[in-house]
Amino acid sequence: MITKSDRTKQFILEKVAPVFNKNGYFGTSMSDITEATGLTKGAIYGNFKNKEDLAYYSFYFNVSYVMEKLRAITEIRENSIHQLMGISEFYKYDYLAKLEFGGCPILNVGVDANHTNLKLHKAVKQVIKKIQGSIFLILEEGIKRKEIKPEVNAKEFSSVMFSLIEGGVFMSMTMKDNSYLRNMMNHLDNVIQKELKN
Amino acid sequence: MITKSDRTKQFILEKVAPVFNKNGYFGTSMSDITEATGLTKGAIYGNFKNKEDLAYYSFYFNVSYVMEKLRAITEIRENSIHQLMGISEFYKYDYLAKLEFGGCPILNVGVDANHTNLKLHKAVKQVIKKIQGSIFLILEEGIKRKEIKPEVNAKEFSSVMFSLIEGGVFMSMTMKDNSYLRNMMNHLDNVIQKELKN
DNA sequence: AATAAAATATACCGATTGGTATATTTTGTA
DNA sequence: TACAAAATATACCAATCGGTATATTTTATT
Repeated sequence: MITKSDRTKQFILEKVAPVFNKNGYFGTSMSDITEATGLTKGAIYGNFKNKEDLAYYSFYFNVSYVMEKLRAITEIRENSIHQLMGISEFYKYDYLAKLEFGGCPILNVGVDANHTNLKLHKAVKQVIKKIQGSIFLILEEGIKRKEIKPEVNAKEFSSVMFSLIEGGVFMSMTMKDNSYLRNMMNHLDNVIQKELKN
Repeated sequence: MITKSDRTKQFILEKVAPVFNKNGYFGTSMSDITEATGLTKGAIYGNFKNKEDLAYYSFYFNVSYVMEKLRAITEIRENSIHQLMGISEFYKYDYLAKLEFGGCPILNVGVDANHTNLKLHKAVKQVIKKIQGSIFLILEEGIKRKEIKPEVNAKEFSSVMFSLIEGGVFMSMTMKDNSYLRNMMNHLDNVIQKELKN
């Protein structure tokens, strides 16, 4: 059964997650949080253990959008090349529109939490492993199905592909210029066609 | 003439710049700063206007190392391909050893200051423009000297090359795994050889 | 409608924040 | 070595920090 508390928790995350994504952990204060939600500390601390807990769930709230999109993209297509191109397409078109939301939570929390918050840093690492793992599986399946050249190093390519995405996102976010991410995804498309495709 | 104040300013930056680089602007407190330097607030505020000012100069202190290295690399070589490969080499070997220092200040401040500190954010953008501009010039010169294919889009390639670097740095920093940046620089080398070289 | 439980608001806590006025020490110069 | 100036230390400020105990309100059940 869905309780009032469940709905409030969700409401708080909706309001607070973008704030954490933009301002980071230390850059977000409890007053920012009460302000963003219109609720008081009593309500916040009634639903979340503490600030760290709230930041933790905010990160997963933020990241869930991308995870779901990627899952849908890879599910809908059967050809591995199309799956990879679909991911590129997502970042090239859909994702840029979402940047107002505060950018990539993986990038933001990855940098923000690196030397300051072990729990958040572990969470980011786990998410990266998961996404990179999905790309790796697409590649391995593609090789099996002869869609991808057999000599391709799937581990290495998944590493490069994810790094390409985050590099483009970082540059576009920082420079407030979509062309960086677009250029990177065009570059990725080119690599997929020339180096990967059988 | 070099005053006592100049030396103290430099000393403070040496001690404080890595702290800002690791913990970010809000993650670094004035007590962190007095602790890192062994000086008191009186000394700090006697040499820097405020915390923002200190963070600002810390960023340039951090970034100056990379800027100087890149300048030296491009100065020592005359062939454009060698210059680009030199940059890749620097990130592949020298830079990884420096990551204990807190990682790339451009990446860190780029993410950290994006929605929270306009002055720092502007500073990062300026530095990115400068470095990307240097790469752009290398490419244009290379095309002129027929070392690089004439159809190469210098603007686009400089954008991709810098994004590649930052993407690799981010992933290696976050995952505490040098192979990400190494893979990215190997990828860059490959692109230079296959797509760029005349 | 009465009531117990769950959820939220209020009022407060000690600690720490960035910053400053002033006292003290260190420095370079005569 | 006396002295002025520069540099640093001390002691303090109001404001805000994250967090909590308790009072009040809202919710769901009978």
